[in-house]
Amino acid sequence: MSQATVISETLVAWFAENARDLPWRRPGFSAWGTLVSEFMLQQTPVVRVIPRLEEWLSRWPTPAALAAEPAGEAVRAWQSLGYPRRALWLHASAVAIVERHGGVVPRAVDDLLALPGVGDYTARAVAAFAYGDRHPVVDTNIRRVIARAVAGQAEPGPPSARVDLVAMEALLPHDDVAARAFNGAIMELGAVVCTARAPRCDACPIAHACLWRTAGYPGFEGRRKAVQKKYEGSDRQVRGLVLGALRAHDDAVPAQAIAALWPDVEQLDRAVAGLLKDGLLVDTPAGYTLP
DNA sequence: AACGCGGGGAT
DNA sequence: ATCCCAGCGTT
Repeated sequence: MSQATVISETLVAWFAENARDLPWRRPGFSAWGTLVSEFMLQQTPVVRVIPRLEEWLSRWPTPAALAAEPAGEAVRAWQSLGYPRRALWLHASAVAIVERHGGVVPRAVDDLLALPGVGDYTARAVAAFAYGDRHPVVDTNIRRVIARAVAGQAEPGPPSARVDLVAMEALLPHDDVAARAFNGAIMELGAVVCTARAPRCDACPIAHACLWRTAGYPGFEGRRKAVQKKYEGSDRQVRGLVLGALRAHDDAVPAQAIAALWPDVEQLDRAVAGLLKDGLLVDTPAGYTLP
């Protein structure tokens, strides 16, 4: 058997026994639910997403239900999941789904990619997980597992849709059902076992096939990612402060109240201007409101 | 290719 | 204090 076959067959069998019980894996979970969950999971950890997802789907069980409300309600319901532009994009996607797809989440990757906030990962995740179609899905977990098990390196190289999709395609079983399971299985391995910080290689079902292990777990050679800027005192924090004030009030917040949120006037102005440009904030005579 | 964009939990 | 998280759009 090829290494690819060993990996796919072993992980699918492992996943059948070890998959976490997550909302989007419940039988009968809707394609809309999958789309919402994938939006929320873009850079936000699973444990923080679950409660917001349940609330969201109970309030807006269909794209049409969300599309019928102002975008600001989506931003409000997003609470502190982070990157609130995603709430705006999800609302805009709901509108587009109603207008262009009769209220049904599209199945074709190209149609999904045309939705705002849907990129290479989310489009294929929805097509694969919601509709069971055979597509290579590549997220940060999968990139890491492939880097280690297949490339024998501690960390993946810089993201490249072209390179990453080809690498995943080479592992993906040809059968639709097996391919869907494998997408979930390898992602789960990266999330639970082959983690970024302290991989649990002793508990890894494919340790015997892992080239990183064979190579003696060499350290990372490539270019390090740029160090992330500090959040405290950042423009991001100020944006979050302003948006939090808007979320806490049903009606308009006067500019004066916004001004009291942050001492650095220049930085606050920059934050407000950015929020206005992003459409997360609207300037009205009574003050600022959500869209 | 690199950057901006949130916020919280783990180490 | 730093890293990481089921990424995306813009430059």
